This record gives sequence, C-alpha cells and structure tokens, in this order.
Amino acid sequence: MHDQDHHLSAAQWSVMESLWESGSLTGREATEATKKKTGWNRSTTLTLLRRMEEKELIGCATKDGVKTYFPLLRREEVALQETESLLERVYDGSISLLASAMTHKRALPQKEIDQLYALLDGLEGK
Amino acid sequence: MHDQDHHLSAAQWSVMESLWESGSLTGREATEATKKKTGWNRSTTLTLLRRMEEKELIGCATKDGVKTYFPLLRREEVALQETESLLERVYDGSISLLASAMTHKRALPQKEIDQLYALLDGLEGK
DNA sequence: ATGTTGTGTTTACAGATGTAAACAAGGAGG
DNA sequence: CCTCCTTGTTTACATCTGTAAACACAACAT
Repeated sequence: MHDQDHHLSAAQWSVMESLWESGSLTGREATEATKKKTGWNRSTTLTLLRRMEEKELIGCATKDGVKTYFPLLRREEVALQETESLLERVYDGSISLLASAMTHKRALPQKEIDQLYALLDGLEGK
Repeated sequence: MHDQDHHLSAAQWSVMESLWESGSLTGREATEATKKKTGWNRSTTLTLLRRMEEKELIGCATKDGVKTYFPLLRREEVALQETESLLERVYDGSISLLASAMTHKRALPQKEIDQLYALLDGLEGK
C-alpha cells in the first residue's frame, strides 16, 4: 500500500513521536510539543510538518483555518523497517549478535533477561 | 578520544565495511570493492573517501603517488552507537522489546533461539 | 615524442536537511 | 476602524548526500 523504505531522520522522529503519542495534533500543539522536547522554533516544526506532509509521511486536515496533522505510518511499521535495516547492515541479520554486542557494553537488567527468557520460551512452545 | 555521534549513512557504511574487512585499501582497491558491491562509479567512491577523510572517519597515507585508506573508527564502536541510538529512540532502550517486535514479523531461526539462550545462561551464571 | 592507462584532484549539480526569519490574513479587543 | 495575536505560507540559506564528469599528471608502451 504505502511506500517502502521510509527512513526518518532524527528530527522527523521527534515530530512523528509527538503525533504517534497523541494520534493527531494541530499546528500549535505540534509546535509546542516539539519546542518542549527539542527547543525548536515554531517555524522549524511547521517546516518539518509541511515537508513530511509532502512526502506523505503524515496527513493533514484543515478546519476553520486550523490544520490538524496525523501520522500516515504506524510506528511499528517504521520501527521494524529501521530495525531490520540496522540488523542487516550491522549484525548480519542476527538478533543474538546484536544482543551479545550490547551486553558487552552494559549489563542487561534482570527484568530484561526475564523477558527475553519468556519470549524464547513462548517461541519454543509454539 | 575520538568524537561522539558518528552516524554513518548507508553509503558510508558500504565504504567502511570494505575498509573494515581488509584493514586498509588503496584507492583502486576501494573503488573496485565498492563497485562490486554497489555498482558505483569510481569517482563516486573516491568522493566518498575524500569526504570521509575530511570528517576523520578514515585516515589515509600516500606512498609513491598511491593513496591508502584505513578506518579511524572501530566497527564495534560505530555499531554500538547506532544500536544504542535505535534502541533508545524506538524501543525505550529495551532489547527484549526489539526482539519481541522482530519475532512478530518473522520467525526466529532455531539457531538464533539457541544462541540467545546461551547468551542469557551465560549472563545468569556470572 | 606521443598516445594510452592508472591514479588522484576539481568541479558540478540536484535534492534533502536543519534552522529559521519574513510575510500575510482573519478575529478579538479597544 | 486600527492594532495585536494566532495560525499558516513563502522565502532563505548553509550543509550534507548521492552521483558523477572533467581535468591533470606521471609511467608505460609504441
């Protein structure tokens, strides 16, 4: 349906996150939200929104001269794409390699370990 | 020591991969390697190399009019940075969330499962 | 001496990105 | 009516990217 390969820049993520969190935001709400998060000027956010609309990453409806923006991509969709891309590029597609690399850097909290076990057990059971 | 936050574009990864694989490459070797991988024109690769040298992502030595390039960043270093960045941005820092998301998309091969178990067991044992 | 080949250097150019300032127009207040 | 706020639209501009073509120069082959 929607295009493949939507790589979002860090800046675009900021905006998208806000939209994903609230479902939709008016121009003002969006500029406020991102100003809080990133300190950007109102114009900056509006420009981002416009460009993202042009690329059909987000949609927008106007009502009484006020625009409301909403995401056209689901977060999971984009997340998966970025994840797969990183996994391929860096870890030859292997999650265990990624996990291993990370644990060399910093200890995995017990909770994480438990959840991973749970996930794996679930897979086996299936 | 070396700067933080080296985000490599996909194109830059291609070049870096070649350098990491061989340790160092002359201009010609590099252009050949990437031409094989990506089909780029010789000039394209050389431009990439130059720009990457300017940013000190790679280094270079000249001998008898022939340049030899070598990486200035270790692969693990960059890999970790990109991984942490994705984990934070997308999965709130949680590897298990990432793993869970991936398994929803496609089945984990048994080998991966085994290796993850091994990794976890190793952590517990410690 | 001269043209071909291998290597590196300069220049090019469109599109994406980060980051806004300036401008415009409709309502709210006075 | 005139002015100020709010919201949206245009324009700006330096960088960074992707992708080369052109140019320059030395060594080699004829």
